[in-house]
Amino acid sequence: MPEPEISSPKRDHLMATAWRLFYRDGFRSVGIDTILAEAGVAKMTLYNHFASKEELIVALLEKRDRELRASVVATVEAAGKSPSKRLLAVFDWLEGWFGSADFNGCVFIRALSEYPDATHAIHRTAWNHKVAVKHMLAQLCTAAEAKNPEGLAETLSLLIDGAIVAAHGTRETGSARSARATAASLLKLASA
Amino acid sequence: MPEPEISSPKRDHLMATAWRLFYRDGFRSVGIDTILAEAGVAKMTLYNHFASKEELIVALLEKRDRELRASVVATVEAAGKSPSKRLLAVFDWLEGWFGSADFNGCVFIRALSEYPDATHAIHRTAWNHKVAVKHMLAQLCTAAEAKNPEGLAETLSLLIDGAIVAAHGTRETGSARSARATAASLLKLASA
DNA sequence: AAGAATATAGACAGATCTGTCTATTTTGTG
DNA sequence: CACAAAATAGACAGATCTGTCTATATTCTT
Repeated sequence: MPEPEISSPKRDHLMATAWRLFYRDGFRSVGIDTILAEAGVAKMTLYNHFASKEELIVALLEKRDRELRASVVATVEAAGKSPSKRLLAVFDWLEGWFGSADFNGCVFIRALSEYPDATHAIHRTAWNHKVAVKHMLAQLCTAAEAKNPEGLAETLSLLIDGAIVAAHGTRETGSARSARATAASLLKLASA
Repeated sequence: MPEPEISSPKRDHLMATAWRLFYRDGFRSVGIDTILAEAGVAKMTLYNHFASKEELIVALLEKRDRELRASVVATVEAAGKSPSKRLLAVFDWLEGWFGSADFNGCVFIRALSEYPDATHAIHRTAWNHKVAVKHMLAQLCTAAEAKNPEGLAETLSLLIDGAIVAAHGTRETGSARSARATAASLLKLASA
């Protein structure tokens, strides 16, 4: 399903511009015309690549999902072999993200919020990402030999999403450190 | 500041209708005209009570903030005298909320998401609620004689917001129980 | 019952929205 | 060079958006 769609320069540029505006201002707030003007692309070019605004958004979420998880994986790999360090590296990644200049919350949480209906394609796509992240955490928890890896992964997911919401509200990175400290305690508890 | 505004039947009815539609479909998704039609109220009545759609939304968030916190307080009071039971009662309240028929995520997280700009009045109002809840948690943590009540309250806030996001994604109440179990562990740890 | 405050319907402005269509031009390929 | 594919500008439809205005009707208070 995450078949990387056929790529073209125009399509990529369009997606990059759309991403930037949507992430800054919100999906419903940004109109197609604004994206086209900003990207310097004709309307029919967009509608030749995407059937609708909704499909464009879904494509953007799927792309962001792939890139975000790849970025986390890279940080985990760079953290060395210690399973607990690898697990906690996820929270360091979070802290770096929160501190980045254009951080503006989690686009998936925001998509869940803007399209609150559970049956909506955008809502479902956004939630798929959260499930995928939780799966990744479960693997790290298993590697760290936690007693109940699935349960710990669930809890870590809660901490992460809570930290993201807090960072969006405060524009500070502190929530990542709080979450990390709690994660460390829980990991210790689950290994004992 | 949360001076309960002058109440009138029309105003209350308008707010009730607006709340229902906004909460179901989203702030940007629901137009003024839709609310007016549903409420059976004239447009000028709305604009006599509220300067703009934005002011209406802010008023709704402030009202919801008062009511939500009062509801949590009532649950805490009903939980008896044991400080730890009182603290954990917050998570029982959450579980009940997640299981309610019209649960559709947290309107404050959704407001943060729909108005991602930190300087926006709606964004700020929504975040104020999260700060107030955290303050409430800190009091409960202090009463429970936790070592670092502010720190524990921060962590519990993360768990709660994470659990809300998860409940919005899954439509299940399980995240409340996960959060509660983790909270119980952390409280024990912080009392030892 | 008289007067003041409130609510009404509905037109209106002016902007914006997504998506379609056409006719032309540019681009890339054999 | 010639042909096909892709992108262009821009008009267009039809709906929707917030907010204003007016002129009439209802409700509340005294």
